[in-house]
Amino acid sequence: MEKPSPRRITIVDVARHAQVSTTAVSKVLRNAYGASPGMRAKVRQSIAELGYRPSAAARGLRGQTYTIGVMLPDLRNLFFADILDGITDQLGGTDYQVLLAPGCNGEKAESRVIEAMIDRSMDGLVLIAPVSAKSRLNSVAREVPTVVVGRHGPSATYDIVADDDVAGAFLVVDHLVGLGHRRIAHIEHHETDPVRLREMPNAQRAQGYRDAMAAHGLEDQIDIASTTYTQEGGYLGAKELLARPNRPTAIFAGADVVALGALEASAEAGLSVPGDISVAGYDNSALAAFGPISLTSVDQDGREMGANAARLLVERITDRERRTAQVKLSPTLVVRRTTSGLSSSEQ
Amino acid sequence: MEKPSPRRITIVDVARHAQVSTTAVSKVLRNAYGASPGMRAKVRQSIAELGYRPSAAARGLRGQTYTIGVMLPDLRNLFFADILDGITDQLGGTDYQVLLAPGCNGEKAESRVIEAMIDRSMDGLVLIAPVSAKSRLNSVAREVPTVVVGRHGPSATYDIVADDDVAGAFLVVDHLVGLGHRRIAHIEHHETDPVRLREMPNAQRAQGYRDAMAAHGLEDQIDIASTTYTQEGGYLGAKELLARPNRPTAIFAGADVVALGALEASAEAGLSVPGDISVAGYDNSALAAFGPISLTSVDQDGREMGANAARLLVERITDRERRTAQVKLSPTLVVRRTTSGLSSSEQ
DNA sequence: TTGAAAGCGCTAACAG
DNA sequence: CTGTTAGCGCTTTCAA
Repeated sequence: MEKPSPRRITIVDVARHAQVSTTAVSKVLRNAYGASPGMRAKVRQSIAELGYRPSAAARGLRGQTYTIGVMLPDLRNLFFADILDGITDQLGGTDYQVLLAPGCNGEKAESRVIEAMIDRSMDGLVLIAPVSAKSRLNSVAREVPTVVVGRHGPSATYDIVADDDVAGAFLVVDHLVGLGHRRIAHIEHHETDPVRLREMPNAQRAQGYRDAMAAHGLEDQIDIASTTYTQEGGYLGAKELLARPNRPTAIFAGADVVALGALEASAEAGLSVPGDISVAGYDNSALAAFGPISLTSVDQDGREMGANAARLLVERITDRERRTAQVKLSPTLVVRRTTSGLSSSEQ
Repeated sequence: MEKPSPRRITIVDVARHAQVSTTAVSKVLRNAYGASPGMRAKVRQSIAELGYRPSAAARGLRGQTYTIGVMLPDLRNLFFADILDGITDQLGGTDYQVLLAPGCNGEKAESRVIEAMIDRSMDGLVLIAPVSAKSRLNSVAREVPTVVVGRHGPSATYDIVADDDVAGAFLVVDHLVGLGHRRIAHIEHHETDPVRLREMPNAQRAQGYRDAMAAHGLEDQIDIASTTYTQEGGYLGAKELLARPNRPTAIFAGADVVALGALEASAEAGLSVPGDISVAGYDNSALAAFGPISLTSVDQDGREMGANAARLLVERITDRERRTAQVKLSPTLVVRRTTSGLSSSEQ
């Protein structure tokens, strides 16, 4: 049985061991200016020998904590895992450690979580699809470097990385029209707040859907079920759409989980996919790619979004005065087996 | 445009505003003994008026950070989301904040992440299905209160919450035997390390499978494909099993993702599920419940596991001398549409 | 280039 | 019950 280490190694231990000042050790730790190569080597040697690791809590009191906080609204949405991979990849070589704040549904929980991250002196924040009021986001960003992912802007205080959701919606509608569909319906996440209506991805997708339909001269075919971005929302939305007198031949769901619900509702209604009805999703999550489901979906390249977010965040931590950037990524369409042309009886 | 707050409110500001000492404020903050009701009220009032929030970094230097770190190996495994829900639920009323350390595959990444959490002075750690050497886990637990979830023990330094994987395997085998199956195969996650062979859930499930088969007098039917707990592992494992001369009529996959791979392989082989072959998984993840898949699976009640882990952790933070506990939860079987009796041609 | 010394915001002894 | 004081481990002036 090993003896429990009675006390952690501190910078003082290292300084004594290397026979230098704690200042010197601190400089080496931060790769700061003002330490000779010889001293650097000595200090590094001692650090390795003693197995010293700096205390982030103590560092945070004066300088940085080398911690990046990521808030994500829903652990069950696999798309967010891609974003996270992008972030951790990008931060791989650096001293930054990523910590996640889990499951914050609603503005209140979101605020609590953001505060918790600020209280823990995190050096920077990545907020994924936040729902908070814009003024709130701005005041957060004024306090700590922040990048917002998946919510459109612009903002003068935080950087933004988002998918071009309007373009994504066009991809789907174009694809379906190309297959001969005209009665193309959409399931959206219900939204009333005017700012969110402009900034949230779900609203942009719905707008893109409307614009795309209009661009094809199909404004009279526009048909929207307004529910939520959940599997149940998709189920209920599709049920509603399928019950209408002029039943759609294709459904564009605003998210993959929504599409799954729509698939369930279709099966329940005795409709075969894609023979009787085509279904497309958004996010190209692992679920969409899964063989037996094989859902046509819009790919957002979450990895790339995450990598961009991390890059921007580190830049802003380095230079808080830099002007904010808005990165908009182009989505692509991944056609799989849930969309096809109309069977003759439907035409 | 609001003015950016030039400096954060500190305990000193609160003390001055309430006309008391910082000690008093600190006591109120921690609900510590030695403050009159009148003083408590005054301080609370000032805290609210000034919008004061304590700095976790500073607190950590002397006392607690009120932060619980959760390490989970794979964000894409939805079962872990349930565990997390259980943890956050249990910690809901307390001052503790949960932070996650993401995606650590392999012993090295795991060590790095654990160190990062310790360096950030977290008050306690929940390690979910860690793969590190036992000595490593013990030395971590000696440094900071730790609960290990999903890996069997026992240990004298950390608490354990685990599912009774042997019982779970029995549930599956009993169910399949009850349906008339005899040639029941298993897909396991390959494991060689002797300690892990005893402690990891995957190994326990494989052992449970063997024991259950023997209990039914079917030891000569034992048939195991040794791959990994991934969808691809399931696909390859099932392919291997289905290619054998004496093809199984049922496959017990060690995890839901593995079962999905097995479903793909079965479809590819032209076998209908459950007509030609039954498939059962483990974890009862959201995927299993999803209508079109509807996988028979063992339910571990991740929420309950998480809640137990959080409870034990807080207990241990409060009393580090308490003897360690091992909580073993009984799984249940959720029968869905991927398992059924043999068709007459197979009997 | 180097190091002494003064905090960062909080908690915990200890005195009153 | 209340306040004074000495740090926690690190960074950062500022002199040498």
